[in-house]
Amino acid sequence: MPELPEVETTARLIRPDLVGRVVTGFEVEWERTLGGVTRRTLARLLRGRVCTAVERRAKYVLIAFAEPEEPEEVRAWLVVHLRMTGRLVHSAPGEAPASHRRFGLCLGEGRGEGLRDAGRIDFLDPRKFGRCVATTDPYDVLPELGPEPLGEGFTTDSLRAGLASRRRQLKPLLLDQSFLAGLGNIYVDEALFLARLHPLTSSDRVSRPKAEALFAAIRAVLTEAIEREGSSFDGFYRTPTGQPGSYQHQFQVYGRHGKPCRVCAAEIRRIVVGQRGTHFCPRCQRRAR
DNA sequence: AGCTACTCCTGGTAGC
DNA sequence: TGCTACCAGGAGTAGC
Repeated sequence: MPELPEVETTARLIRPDLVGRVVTGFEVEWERTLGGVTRRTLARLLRGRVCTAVERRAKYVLIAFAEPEEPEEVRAWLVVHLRMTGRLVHSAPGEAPASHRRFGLCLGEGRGEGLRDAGRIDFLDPRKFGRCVATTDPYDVLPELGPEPLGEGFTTDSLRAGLASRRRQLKPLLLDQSFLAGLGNIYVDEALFLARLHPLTSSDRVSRPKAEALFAAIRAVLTEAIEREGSSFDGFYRTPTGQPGSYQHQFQVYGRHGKPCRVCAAEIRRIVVGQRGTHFCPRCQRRAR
């Protein structure tokens, strides 16, 4: 599932196909992908404008658009959330859309008479949970988001304070995007294993050394996963170039229930916490009493 | 405040 | 082979 590393990889790899290109049109196969924005509004916000940046915030891809004459002033954004099965891919001019295309952004390069077809950015999404929302202000669209786990605003101390100020199970807390933005089911399980913390541990019972271990584990897991361009294991996530990521080969617990722990050989267990499959090693990750 | 359930969706798979 | 039933899962929302 696209989490921070997959979204970061997506943003990085589509950036060269978008920045400097002008929006020439749209193709919409699934209206709800637009998140309530009408085609008319979509056209008013994006058509004729040039993409100036492709960024990531939490699990969102933020695509900035400006007037060609004043590219320094961002006038509109396309806020993309891949949810479970969404992908952004670049298609060459005239290329037929891949299956499950829900939305296509038609692009051009150059100005006036010199405008040439630059293909499309296609949003593919078999399960239709993803959204591409056009807006003048991303803060109208984005929910309350916690700090970026790889940013400067996230520190050992801030994590420790955040854990101590709540009494929530670690698994749902770390999945809560308003607490920390970017982790999903896979990387939470992996980070908790690395920090040797049981997913049901109450956040206010995490010791100082354990909080430090968790901080380091979150950063290590995400950094390594970005380097490996994310995790591909179920046929859904691929990078914009169609390549699978390779972090799935590093999984210690996710999807490994019934198999031996790579550290202690105990059998990895799977439980359900807050409707989420949760994987852990019962020996390495003891629940704090 | 924090929990649980429900909703949105469809490809894949288990069971018959 | 072909059918049905069920499941995964990010996140918004509702109810307790």
